[in-house]
Amino acid sequence: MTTGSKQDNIIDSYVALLSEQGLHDATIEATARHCGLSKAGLLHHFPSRQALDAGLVSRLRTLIDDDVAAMAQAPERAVHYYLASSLDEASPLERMVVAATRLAQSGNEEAAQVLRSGRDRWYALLVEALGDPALAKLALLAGDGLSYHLDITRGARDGFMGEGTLDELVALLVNRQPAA
Amino acid sequence: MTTGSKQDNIIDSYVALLSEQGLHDATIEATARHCGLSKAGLLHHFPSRQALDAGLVSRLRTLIDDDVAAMAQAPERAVHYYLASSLDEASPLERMVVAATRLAQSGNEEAAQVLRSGRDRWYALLVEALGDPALAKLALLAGDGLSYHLDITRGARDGFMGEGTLDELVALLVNRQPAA
DNA sequence: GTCTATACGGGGATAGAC
DNA sequence: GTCTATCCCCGTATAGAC
Repeated sequence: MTTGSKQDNIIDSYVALLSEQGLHDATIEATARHCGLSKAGLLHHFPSRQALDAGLVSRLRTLIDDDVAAMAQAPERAVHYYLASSLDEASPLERMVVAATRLAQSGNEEAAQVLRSGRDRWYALLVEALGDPALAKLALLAGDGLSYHLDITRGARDGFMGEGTLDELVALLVNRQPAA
Repeated sequence: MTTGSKQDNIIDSYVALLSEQGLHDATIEATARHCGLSKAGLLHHFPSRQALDAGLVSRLRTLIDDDVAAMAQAPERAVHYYLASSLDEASPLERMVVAATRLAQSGNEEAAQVLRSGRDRWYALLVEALGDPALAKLALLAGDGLSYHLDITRGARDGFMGEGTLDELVALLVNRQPAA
């Protein structure tokens, strides 16, 4: 858990750069400028890039915990909730997941481990909601596919995902639900 | 289209590093070493990093064209083909797609454009095979989700995807198929 | 707590020998 | 066509003033 608000701002900026421009451009200086600091100013709060990454992973853990708790409170809408979250590029969790995925892809094992652990918990909730492991897997994978899709369409409105698509997908998944 | 075999080897090495270790570690020097060259030796064939990226995108185009053609030849197995391809980490196309996704995520618009174009063509084939746009979307997204899943589990055998999972997913998708 | 200035290392790219 | 040597830029990190 982060202690202060300044640290939080820095992580927010880091997540923004990481998710929007990738690891290469998410430098310490760029992150510092993004939240109105100098390089050294940022390094006072996070004394190294490793520390910054660790701070991000720590926040990721918190956001996932909160999201799993929220999703568990409305089991009947779990599928809709999961897919809608994956589609919401503006949500702090979704941005964070994208950012953490970038770190994981570059060899950060903690980030990868936390992402896997989150996936396991979301999956468990989907199994409960749908009553079928295979169908739950399909729902989970579709959600991850949505994230990927947003990733490669960034900015380029290309009409692949229309307005009603989310509901269509939910309907396909939920209508196959066996009696609970 | 690439002309020689040396260029191909270099692209292969670049794809390998990019997909396995991310953009950060896929440096020109690392790529050169990976295929037994020095930095300058590589730069003789691809005079800049931009040129290397462009070469990769060009190969991506070729691989997608070939794959779309192959998939179109067995429409009745299109779903199985697409999901199995997404799951095959060793396939040249899958490795290339992962590599190109890394470039796209870091702002390479050509890579993103080619990936989107491929997605559109695979989607069209899935619509044909399944007879339903929404179901085809679900199949496509599930395939992309599989890629993502492999991405964050790299090396860490974690049992989420078992042996029979692929067939389960195919069955779920194909059994919902309306009369063609 | 934040700044300027600086040291250090590494990646991209060029020059020139072989 | 491939190498060694070199240059420059930039990202990380530290020192020290305010």
